[in-house]
Amino acid sequence: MLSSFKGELSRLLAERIQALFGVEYEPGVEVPPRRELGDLAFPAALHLARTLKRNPRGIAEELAADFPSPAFVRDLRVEGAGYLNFFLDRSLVASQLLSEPLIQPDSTAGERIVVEHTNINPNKAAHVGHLRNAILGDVLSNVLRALGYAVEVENYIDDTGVQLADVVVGFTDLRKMAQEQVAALPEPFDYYCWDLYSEVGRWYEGNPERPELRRLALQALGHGGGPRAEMGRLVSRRVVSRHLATMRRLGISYDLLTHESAVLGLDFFSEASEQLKSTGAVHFEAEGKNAGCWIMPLAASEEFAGLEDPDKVIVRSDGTVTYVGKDIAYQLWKFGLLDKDFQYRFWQAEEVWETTVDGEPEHPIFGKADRVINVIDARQSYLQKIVRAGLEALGYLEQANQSIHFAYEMVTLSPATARQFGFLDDDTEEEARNLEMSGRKGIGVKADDLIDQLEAKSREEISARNRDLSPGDLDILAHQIAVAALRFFMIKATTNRVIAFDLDEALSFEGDSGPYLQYSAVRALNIGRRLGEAGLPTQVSPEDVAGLPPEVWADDLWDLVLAVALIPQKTEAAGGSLELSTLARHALELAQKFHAIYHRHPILQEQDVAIRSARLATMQVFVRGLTVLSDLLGLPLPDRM
RNA sequence: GCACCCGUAGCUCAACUGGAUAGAGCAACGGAUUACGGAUCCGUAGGUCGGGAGUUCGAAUCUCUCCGGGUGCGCCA
Repeated sequence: MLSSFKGELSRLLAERIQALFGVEYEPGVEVPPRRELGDLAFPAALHLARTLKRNPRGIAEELAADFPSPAFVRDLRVEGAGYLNFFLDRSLVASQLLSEPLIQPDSTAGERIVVEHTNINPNKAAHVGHLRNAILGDVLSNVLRALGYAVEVENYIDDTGVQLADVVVGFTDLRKMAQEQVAALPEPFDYYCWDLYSEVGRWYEGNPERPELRRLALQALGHGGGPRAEMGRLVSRRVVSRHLATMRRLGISYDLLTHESAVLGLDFFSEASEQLKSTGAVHFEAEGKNAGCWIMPLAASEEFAGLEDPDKVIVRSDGTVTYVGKDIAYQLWKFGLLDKDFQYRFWQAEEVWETTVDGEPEHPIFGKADRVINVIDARQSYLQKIVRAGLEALGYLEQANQSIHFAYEMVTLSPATARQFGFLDDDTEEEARNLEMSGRKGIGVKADDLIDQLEAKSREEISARNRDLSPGDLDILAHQIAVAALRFFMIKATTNRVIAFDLDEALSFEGDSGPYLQYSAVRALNIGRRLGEAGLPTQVSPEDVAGLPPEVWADDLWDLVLAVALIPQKTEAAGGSLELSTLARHALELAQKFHAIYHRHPILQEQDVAIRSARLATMQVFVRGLTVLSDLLGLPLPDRM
């Protein structure tokens, strides 16, 4: 594959730089914007210009002169401001792409990584904001696994928090329903809770005694006893079950559900607390506004410079632990730094392990990670920093360093979509700003509603094109297309940009969309089928490809081959930078190139065998590349559409 | 007040982390021989990269400073 070519050239270049200039330099590689310029570009001379105080072009020319080019290099030129550009043997590269696996896991990568994502409060239906989290987390896990890491996916369930408490109040105090009645409510249960949750919010307003009910419920959830706690368990159970079903529709699953009730029930914090107190990371505050609390000072860390209040409360004056305190304890567990462990039980119906206080003796090993990646939206950056600072204060510098907050910006609703759903008045158009979603206010587009709409839309499109499809096949295809549309929509956005969710945009199946990618794959399959029907070979062997004369590789064919060759590099970069959108864009680029070639270079009626072989080989390379990327992105590839 | 994110074509966004002529998709306009499926392709038009200054061979990208928008900074989670 290309990375071996690339590695070879980098090595040769580094040696040459060392020999000529006596400088240690690790060359980076780029792909020139146009193929006439070359296939691989080394900007080494540009970078060396400063240290050597010399004209970059002059340096490049010196490097190029008598360069010991290996056999797979056809030509070497100095271009632009001082790029060292290599032209490769096209047949050789294409042949290798067909004979070797595209991404080979790094054998040194066997590191354990915990990826936490989804983390939806178990008190209401999932909305599109949650989908961004889950899809990013899922793609990240795929990428890391492909790179050779041992990945454990965790989904944290806050089953002792205020959000759940409010819905418990809604059932027991507002609706005055018994447990059996709640258990008997028909699906979709999470939709019912969605409405109830915002109703409770309104019910509290102006009635000082009602929020007191929340305190009662919260207390019950924390201690795990009494009818309110029972109700909490029931609601949480049913809602989580729905969330898992929603995510399953998108191909997303988990290795472990971690329950906050287990963190509390097993008293993880007391263990963490010992560590925090004995190392002096937290101390007791005798006076001032935090009198009676255990606090963690943040002033020492320059990350928190300029903070109004440089102290963070970890234990409240009533002895209860704050959210941050729990999170630090949980983070310690993930790294295996806590002497305690969870108990585990396998949830048969959902086929997933979960944490409990009293579990099964036999279970897989969880936690004990070398690296922890928390997929949490950017609004929680401050808290994630504090958790990290906590590990630092405890002296776990390595683990603090490996505590990674995968931050992404939130999803809001576009004015048009907000209006469509009745969250904005039609006449307030001068205030046409994006609307933040809010579970509390019931503002948001539910995940299942969106998937349903996507499926309906694709079903309509498919049935108009394929009259002969059975209802069963129609369902499968409609689902595959809907999943691709949704997942691609979420991944193509760069993480640090707010997505203003617009329904019409999400339902668009043209241009840069998941279905566009799928369509390119379907076309490639069709060519193979038609070749078979015409009695022509449907495949070219890597050996035959290696022997093709150079002139059969038109620039646009070669351009696509080269783009496929870059997939390993792109995947590594995405895993390292946590910018997954680059993979979506690269997949799109492949599909665009393929579609263009499809029109310009017909295969079926091409008489020249060598040219037909090159085109066919390009198609095979494309299918390989697109399949790899689709697997990473979780986009199903249908066989027709 | 302090911190983080965003500002690029009419709209939604890219630009390989300082590189080559700033690119895509929508929308608009014009085209693609009864051609491997038109969810496609080709073309036209569309830009003071928010403003200004600085750093250097070279800036959409780095620094400073304004302007505009978003978010965060609890003994909530």
